[in-house]
Amino acid sequence: MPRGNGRGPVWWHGHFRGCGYRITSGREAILGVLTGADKHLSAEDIFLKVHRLNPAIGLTTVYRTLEILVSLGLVSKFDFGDGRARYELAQKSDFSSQHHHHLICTKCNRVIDYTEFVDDEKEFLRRAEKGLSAKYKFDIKDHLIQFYGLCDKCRNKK
Amino acid sequence: MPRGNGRGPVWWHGHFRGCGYRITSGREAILGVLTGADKHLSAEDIFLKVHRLNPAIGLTTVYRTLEILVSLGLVSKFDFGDGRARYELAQKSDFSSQHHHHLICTKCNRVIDYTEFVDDEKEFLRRAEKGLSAKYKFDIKDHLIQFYGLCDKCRNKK
DNA sequence: CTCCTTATTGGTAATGGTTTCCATTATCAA
DNA sequence: TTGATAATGGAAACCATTACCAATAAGGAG
Ligand SMILES: [Mn+2]
Ligand SMILES: [Mn+2]
Ligand SMILES: [Zn+2]
Ligand SMILES: [Zn+2]
Repeated sequence: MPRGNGRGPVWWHGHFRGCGYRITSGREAILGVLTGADKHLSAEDIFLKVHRLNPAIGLTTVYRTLEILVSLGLVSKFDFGDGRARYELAQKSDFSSQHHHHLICTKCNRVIDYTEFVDDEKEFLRRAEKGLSAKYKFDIKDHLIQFYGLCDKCRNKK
Repeated sequence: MPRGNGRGPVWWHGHFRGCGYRITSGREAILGVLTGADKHLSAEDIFLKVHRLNPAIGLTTVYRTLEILVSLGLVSKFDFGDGRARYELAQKSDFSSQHHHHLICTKCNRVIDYTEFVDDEKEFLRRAEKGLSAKYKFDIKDHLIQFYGLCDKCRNKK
């Protein structure tokens, strides 16, 4: 399976064309930024990074591309409560990342990824999804789990 | 313990005064609407309902009061992804409601409360919170669990 | 009850992230 | 190479939420 890890052909081109989307330099750049990013970028973050590589790309295109990427399941969109959406490459498109959730500091807005307890979580989710699907005839596609509290820095301040 | 279930003295007055907040007719009305509401009201929903009882109360006051109520833990604020915040009386202030989470239909935005699997959840959360607190020195205060998918009506439409 | 401090108020303007609009450009199948 | 049309960027619009401010009202002191 093609990875597109910087060199090599690009893993998402097929995925994109298969849905009737065209490959453009803007989309290349935006996906490149997301691939190279380590953490939770806002649309503006992405725009600024992309702008350094190609100043011709506009903020509108960033929003539009992100919308497509999210709809394809290649990118995940989060709300951490600071008024702007955050994006990160989804597990599906990032073979180096694992399924994870977030710890959110309600004081400084720091976000910590964690991958622990995936087994506990899997078991819990399996049971919950099965039961809820049956009881509410609800077809569960995805889930969101977040913990809120104080990070180590903030808990030690008055 | 005073309930304030329509008649009787009002359960939240002490809670309010204790924090230096004054009791006003606007705040009474807003809490009344929240108490009487069955589901997930937006600020504007609340404003419209309050406006019917007392047209003098402004939208700004609704927002300000909700902010206080959320900070006191009497009201919970949610983001269901439709661009506006939703509010509901918290378990803490609503003795008839149980701890629950939400199923969100990504097609029609319907939101379903569920209280099932609280035991499974409690066990999962207990373990996760304990482990995460230890590993990340993160003091967990709250959690958010939501499931996304298609409700029974939407799953049966092409 | 009356006074006085000051928290609270409502209306309006401002904010800011996200969308919409539309004329122009670029992609890519034929 | 060419043509249909998807994609683009910049500006304007959108819209939930906040900031601002002069006017009001809650409630403790006397
Ligand atoms: Mn993450
Ligand atoms: Mn609910
Ligand atoms: Zn913090
Ligand atoms: Zn639905």
